[in-house]
Amino acid sequence: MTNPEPQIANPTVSTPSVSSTPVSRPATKPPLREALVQATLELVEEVGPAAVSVREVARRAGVSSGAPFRHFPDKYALMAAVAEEGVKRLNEVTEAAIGDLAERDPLEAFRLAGIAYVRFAVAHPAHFRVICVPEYAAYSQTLRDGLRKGRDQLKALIVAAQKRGAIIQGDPESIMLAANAIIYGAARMFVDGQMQAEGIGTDLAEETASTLTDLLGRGIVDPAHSAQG
Amino acid sequence: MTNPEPQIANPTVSTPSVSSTPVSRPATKPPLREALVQATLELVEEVGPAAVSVREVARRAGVSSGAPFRHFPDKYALMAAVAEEGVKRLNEVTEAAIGDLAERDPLEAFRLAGIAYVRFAVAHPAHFRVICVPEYAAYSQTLRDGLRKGRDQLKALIVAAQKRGAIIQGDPESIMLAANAIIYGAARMFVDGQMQAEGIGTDLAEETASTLTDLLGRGIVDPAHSAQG
DNA sequence: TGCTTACGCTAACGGTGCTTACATAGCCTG
DNA sequence: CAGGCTATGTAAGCACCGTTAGCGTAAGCA
Repeated sequence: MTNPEPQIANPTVSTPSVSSTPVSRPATKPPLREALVQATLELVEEVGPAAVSVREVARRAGVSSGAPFRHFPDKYALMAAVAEEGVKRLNEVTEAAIGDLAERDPLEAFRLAGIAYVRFAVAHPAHFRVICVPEYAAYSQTLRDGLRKGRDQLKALIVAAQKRGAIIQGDPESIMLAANAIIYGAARMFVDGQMQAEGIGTDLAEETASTLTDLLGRGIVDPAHSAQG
Repeated sequence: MTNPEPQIANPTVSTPSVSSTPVSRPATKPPLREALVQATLELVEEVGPAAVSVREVARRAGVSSGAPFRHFPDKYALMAAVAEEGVKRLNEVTEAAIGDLAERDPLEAFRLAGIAYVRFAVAHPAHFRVICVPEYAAYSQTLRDGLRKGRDQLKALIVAAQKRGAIIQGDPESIMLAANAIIYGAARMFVDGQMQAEGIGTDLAEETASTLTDLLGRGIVDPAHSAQG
C-alpha cells in the first residue's frame, strides 16, 4: 500500500502526436521511451541532476515504477539518453551560430560559436551539467560521438582560420585546446556559480564569452614589454 | 556489501576504540567529525561523489548509521565539509607553487599556479569535482570563502603583473576572468574526461596547462594579419 | 488457433537519508 | 558527592529509492 493512487493508464503524456501513421510496427516506435526522456529532462531542469529519481520520472510519464526499466537497463542509461539529447541540441545551437560564416570568417564564426555555447549552458545549466558528467559519456557511445562532434566543429574553424592566415601557425591541437578550454571554462564557471561569485550575472554571459575569446585572440601579455625584455 | 569486520584497522584514521569491548572511550573528545570527513573523502576518491552514502561512511568510521547526523545536519553538510577540506588543500598547493615569485615575476607565478591547479585536479579528480559542485558552495560559507581566496590569489598576480607592465592594461577583472577560465576549463576538461577524448592523457596535464597559459599570454590571432586588415 | 514477443503492472528486496527514543560518559553546580 | 545538563553514541523505524521477478495482455504471425 505504498502507492495511494491506483495507476490507470494516463494518456496525457504518453500519447505522441503521430496518430496518423499506422501503428502496426511497435518495435520501431516505443512512445514511452521518448516520453521518459522528456520527463527526465524536465525533472533535471526542475530539481537538478542529483535529485532525479526514476520513480518520479515514471510518475510523470504516467506509468508504473518498473516500466522505465523496460526501455533502459538502469538509471545511468536513462540519464545518458538525456545527455545525448542535450549534446544534440547544443551542437545544433553552435552550428546555427556558425551558419555560413565558417569559410568566410572562421575566426568570427568561432567567436559566435563560443558565445552560443556559453549561452546554452547558462540557459540550461542542469542539462549542461548532465552532458558533461564523464560517467554518462563512458556509458554512451552516442554521447561520446556528440561531444566529439562539437569539438570537431571548433577544431575545423581553427584549422580554417590558420589556412587563411588569421591566427598564428602553431600546433592546431594546442590552439584548439586553448579555444575549447576558455569556452568550456567560462560555461562551467557560470554553471558552477563561480561567475556569480565574481559579481557577473548570467545576463552578462554572452558579453563575457565575447570578451574572453577576444582576450584569447589578442593575448594578455604586453607585446611591447615582451619584445623589449 | 556488508563489512564482515566491524573494526578494520585504518592506518590514516585513528578511530577511537570502538572495538568489541564497549568500555569507555579513552579520548574525552573523540574526533569523530574529522574521521567522518576523512572517511568520506576516501570514499569519494574511491567510488566517486555520486556513489557516496552516509551509511557507508559511518561503517568505515566504525560507528552506527545515525552517528554522522550528530555532527552534520544532513548529507549535504558532510559533503560540503569534504569540499572545504579540498579547497583548503588546493589553495595550499597553488600558494606553494607561487612561492616568493609573486612580486619578482607575477606572470611566471601565475603560470606556475595554474599548472599546480591543474595538477591537483588531475591528481584528485573526485575531490576536485566535489569542490566545484555549486550546491555545496551554496551550503557552506567556508567553502565560498575558500573558492574566493583561490580566485583572489590569481587576481593579485594579474594586478601585480599589470603594475609591472608585463601584461596589457585592459580591465583587470576581464583579464583575470580569462586567466581563470582557461585554467578552470583545462582542469575540468581533464576531470570530465574530455582531454582524454582528445588523446591527451593525464600525464600531459602540466605540459598542457603550461601551453594553454602561454597561448593565452601571446594570443592566437596573427598580429601581422590583424594589423594589416 | 495457438505461439511468440513486446510491454506494461504488481510486489518485493535490499539499500538509503534521516528521525525518534533511549542510553551513557563527562562536566558543572550545589 | 548528588543531581542534572549536555554531548554523543546506539537501535529501531519511516518513507523513498533502484532494481528485479513474475504475471497479464495485446499484437503479429504461422
